[in-house]
Order: sequence, then C-alpha cells, then structure tokens
Amino acid sequence: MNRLDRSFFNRPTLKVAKELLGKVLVFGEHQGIITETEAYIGLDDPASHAAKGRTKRNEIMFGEAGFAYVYLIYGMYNCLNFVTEEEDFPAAVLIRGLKIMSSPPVILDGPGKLCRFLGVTREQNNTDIITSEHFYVADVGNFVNFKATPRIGISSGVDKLWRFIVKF
DNA sequence: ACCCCGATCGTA
DNA sequence: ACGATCGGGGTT
Repeated sequence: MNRLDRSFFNRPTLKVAKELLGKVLVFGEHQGIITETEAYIGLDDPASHAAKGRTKRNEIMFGEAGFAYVYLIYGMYNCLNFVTEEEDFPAAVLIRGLKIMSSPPVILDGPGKLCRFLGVTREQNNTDIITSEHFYVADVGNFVNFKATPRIGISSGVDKLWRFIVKF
C-alpha cells in the first residue's frame, strides 16, 4: 500500500478533496474506496465550522494537516474529516461516500452512514492519519472521473461547487 | 441557566 | 415532509 503522507494533505483543500476520490480509506479491519468528498476552507467559508474563528470543537481544523476531525452532528451521527493546509489555516475535507469492495459491495452514501459502518466516533478525533497503525489513506493507483456540485446540508456558501463525487 | 440549531438519516 | 437526539456556542 502506498500510504499518503503529510505533504499530500498539506496542500490546497480543493486539490486534496478531488484527489482523495479513488483512494483507499483504511480503518482497522475495514477499507473502502472514497467516492464522495466536500471541502471546507478557511475563515471566509460561511459553511465551515471555522467560519466564526477558533473554538474548542474546531481547533483541530486550525492544526497540522493529516489529522482526523470527527464531530457529532444532529445528536446522533459522527462525521469524518481530514485536516488540510498549513497550521493556523482552518480547512478540512469531509469524507461523504465510501464503497466497501466486499462481495457484494457495500455502498455508504453519506458521512453518518460511513462512520456508523466503520465504527468511527469522536474517539478518533485528533488521530494522526499519517502515523496511525490502523487508520490511514492509501493510493492504489485508481483513476476516477468526478463531478463537482454544491455541498449538502448547508444554508450558506451554496454557490461554491465544493462537493466532489465520482462518476461511474 | 437557557435557547437555538446543525457539514444527517430513516421513515412516511 | 418530518422527527430523533444532543452538544456547541451564543446570550441572559
């Protein structure tokens, strides 16, 4: 497995979000192809948790690239992100879709479903994806086409086409 | 202490 | 179309 290093994540978030498509997410016994991502970028992105500055919850987004940002949404669901870009610039990529290559394959179309299946919870918040033994992303040479759309479930920043989804 | 609401999902 | 469910963050 050609595991992604910190320099992959320490780049412009739109590049990282697009290039994560087709990569393999490994979490313990589970692994799957990333099929859908969203970018959340900087203090000026109104849809980002970091839009109103640093807080206890979002401070991980201000940290070093290559760490997991996991938060609870709607009191029930966990969402998995990977922090991108330089320290002190808040940005992350939300992992929204995964295809588990079992037989038959399992399609996980949604950030909450994906975390529930994998068993990702807030215990994984702040995990270093670059050095963790059981939690990382690998490049297996998959090439994918994708399309860009507005992000899902947000009420501002709808003009930005920062959701990326593989085309079959 | 209180209130509003959210990067969702399953059911109707 | 709507309810579940609860913590984050702002306000009193």
